[in-house]
Amino acid sequence: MAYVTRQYQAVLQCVEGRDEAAFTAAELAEDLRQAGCPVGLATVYRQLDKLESSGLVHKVPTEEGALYQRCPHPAGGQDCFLLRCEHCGRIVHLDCEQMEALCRHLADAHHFRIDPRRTVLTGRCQTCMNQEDAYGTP
Amino acid sequence: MAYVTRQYQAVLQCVEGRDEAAFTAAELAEDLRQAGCPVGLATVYRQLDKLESSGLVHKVPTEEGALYQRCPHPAGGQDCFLLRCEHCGRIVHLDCEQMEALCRHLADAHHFRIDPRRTVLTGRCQTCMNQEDAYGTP
DNA sequence: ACGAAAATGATTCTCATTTTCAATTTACAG
DNA sequence: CTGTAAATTGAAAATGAGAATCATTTTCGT
Repeated sequence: MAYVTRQYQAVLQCVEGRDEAAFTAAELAEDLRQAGCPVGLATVYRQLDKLESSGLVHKVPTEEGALYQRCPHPAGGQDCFLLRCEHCGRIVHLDCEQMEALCRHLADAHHFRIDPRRTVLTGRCQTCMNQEDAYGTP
Repeated sequence: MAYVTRQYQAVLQCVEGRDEAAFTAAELAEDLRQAGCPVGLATVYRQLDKLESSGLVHKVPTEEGALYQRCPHPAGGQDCFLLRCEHCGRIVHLDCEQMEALCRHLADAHHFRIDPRRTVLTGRCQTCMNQEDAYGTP
């Protein structure tokens, strides 16, 4: 049975109080410390794992470690896809009928069921594309 | 200027001699050792990076470290998407007009250009879906 | 051959994440 | 209120993939 601990409440509140931006476990731990509710890093990782399981946050693995981000959908538990700009690191939610149609097609024609929780569409956002046009593609 | 080294040739040959299955850098190093062409692990990483840059192999980051896989397209350098079964680990190439249509849609309507080289669609293959039906979803 | 540039590889380092485990906290029954 | 069993915590240690170092070796145009 799950216990409701001070640390659980602190992490939940801190995540919900955030704007829609990605953060690392270490950053969240630092925020909690500054808010006067210090939570051990190991526990932060554990709580974030739980919040991910319940669909309240997304976990986005990157080369430099995992990023977490509050799921903007009301109740959580939604299956939504993420777009991640590999240049500026921004992560946005994708609500797109055509994406869902593709999933149905992959299931029907390719016998493959995509798991939105594990899939991150990575590329470039418009801002970064424009920057590259200006500076010459790096 | 790039030099053609014994190690480069060994890695290239070993990768090309493989069937279409994913492998780790350490596995490739072990294969090379057993084949009598030992190559240092650091060099295996470096060579695989080069082969990825040239489009000859795909690099698939996973929780337990990166997997590499020969790109089945003739000349390499193709932009293709990968489907990865998170249950059995199998990685297959996706050739799908609808996927390409989605990319165009994301570029046009969502101002986001997907990079196939960085995107792995993760989910379940049919074999594993059937297994789960039989055993009860784990 | 000669020498500059490139590559190698054993080793060391980094650093995010996990594990360990004793101490603490929670939930609940009596 | 206790007692207590199970869940949780966190500091410290372990892990492990991959990157960095750097002295040595190899490549290749001249």
